[in-house]
Amino acid sequence: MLEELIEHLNNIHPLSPGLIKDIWEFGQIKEYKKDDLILKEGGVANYTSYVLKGAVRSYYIKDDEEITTKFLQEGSYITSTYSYFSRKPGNENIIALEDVTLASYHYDHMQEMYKNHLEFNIHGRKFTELYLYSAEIELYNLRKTKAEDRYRYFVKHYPQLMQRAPLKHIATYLGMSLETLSRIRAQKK
Amino acid sequence: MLEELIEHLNNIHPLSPGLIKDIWEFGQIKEYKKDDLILKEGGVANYTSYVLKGAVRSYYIKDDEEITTKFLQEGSYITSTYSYFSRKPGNENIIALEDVTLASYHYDHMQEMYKNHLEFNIHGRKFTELYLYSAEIELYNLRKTKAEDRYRYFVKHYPQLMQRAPLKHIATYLGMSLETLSRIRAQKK
DNA sequence: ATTTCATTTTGACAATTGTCAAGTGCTGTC
DNA sequence: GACAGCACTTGACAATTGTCAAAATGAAAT
Repeated sequence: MLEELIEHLNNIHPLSPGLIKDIWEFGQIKEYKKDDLILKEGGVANYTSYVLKGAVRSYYIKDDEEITTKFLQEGSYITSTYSYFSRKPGNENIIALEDVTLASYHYDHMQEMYKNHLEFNIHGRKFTELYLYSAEIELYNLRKTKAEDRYRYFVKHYPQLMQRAPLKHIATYLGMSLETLSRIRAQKK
Repeated sequence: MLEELIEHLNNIHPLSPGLIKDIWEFGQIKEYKKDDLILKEGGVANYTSYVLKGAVRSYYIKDDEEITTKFLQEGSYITSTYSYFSRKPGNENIIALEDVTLASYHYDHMQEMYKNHLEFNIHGRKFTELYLYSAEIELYNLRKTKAEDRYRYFVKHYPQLMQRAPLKHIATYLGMSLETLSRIRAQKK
């Protein structure tokens, strides 16, 4: 099951045998059904997970409405970034968009691996760098003031998600109302 | 000059003598006057810099208008995140908001330090983690649809910047027009 | 002090988007 | 098949924000 994750990490930087052993040892395979809650707001997030199969969505609640902050698919790492790294309670929820299989690692085990295998910090650094500049690209796009521009970008870059996620979640992700999104779609045909 | 940076890194994780030596060796102190361009769009960003004194602003050009993406002050690391990490040309410019003193490190020297001092990857990882979750907080705020909410957050968390940066740049940073920002300010009194 | 230039404010109006409400269409269940 | 429930669309109107133009304020230079 974990071969894929190991392969992925190995592409970033070669893994030593001891580190591979720990990755096997500490990894927990978890399965969730569509709409299962993977992470609930209010506490400190203790796990990061690599998505082996399926897709997830993270969101927070504002005025009784779910505001979607992220969609993540196979090959991504998921957690409540703020809570996990800052070790403070967060307000993000993560839910399964479809049936999902994860490889999960506890924060303490991650720290142990960072400590016992210094090289693992190279992996940690590199994929954090990748997520950092991806977040900046997201910021870049959210700053586009026109709803239609944000929608175009989304369709172009995440066409699969138009199929996998319901419109209402895409709308809050793009910072617009469901109706606006529906109208933009209508006029594009 | 670099004592402050070394102190800062040392607080993240203790530095070995060899690493301290490299930080001294590779660091270039650069000074810029207000409005000097520190990084120009179009090429690959080769430097990350630690801000020793002053404040900077990064922006890109869209339809002949400068859209501000970041304000950074003393104690921050600056670069065109996307370009620097992806090694591709970026469209971000960085300009001095006031007279600025930087400690700059070339990408190649950074890689050398990451390679020769594995522990340095701990620093790299940790401050990238910090910038990552800060970016997520920014995303969280930009998704607030009301201009006034975004303004309130800005005033509350970066009150100094209200003094240091002209309104027009704060407006594009917050994804609204200069006039809207001016009116929100007016009605708050 | 006066000029010049950039910054900020204000006004009038138009464009964009949100809100509320009703309607259509689809899917799954009994 | 009939029904319930959800996703999506559409319409009418209101609220928010943008745009353009002009005025007011402030700061730097001669």
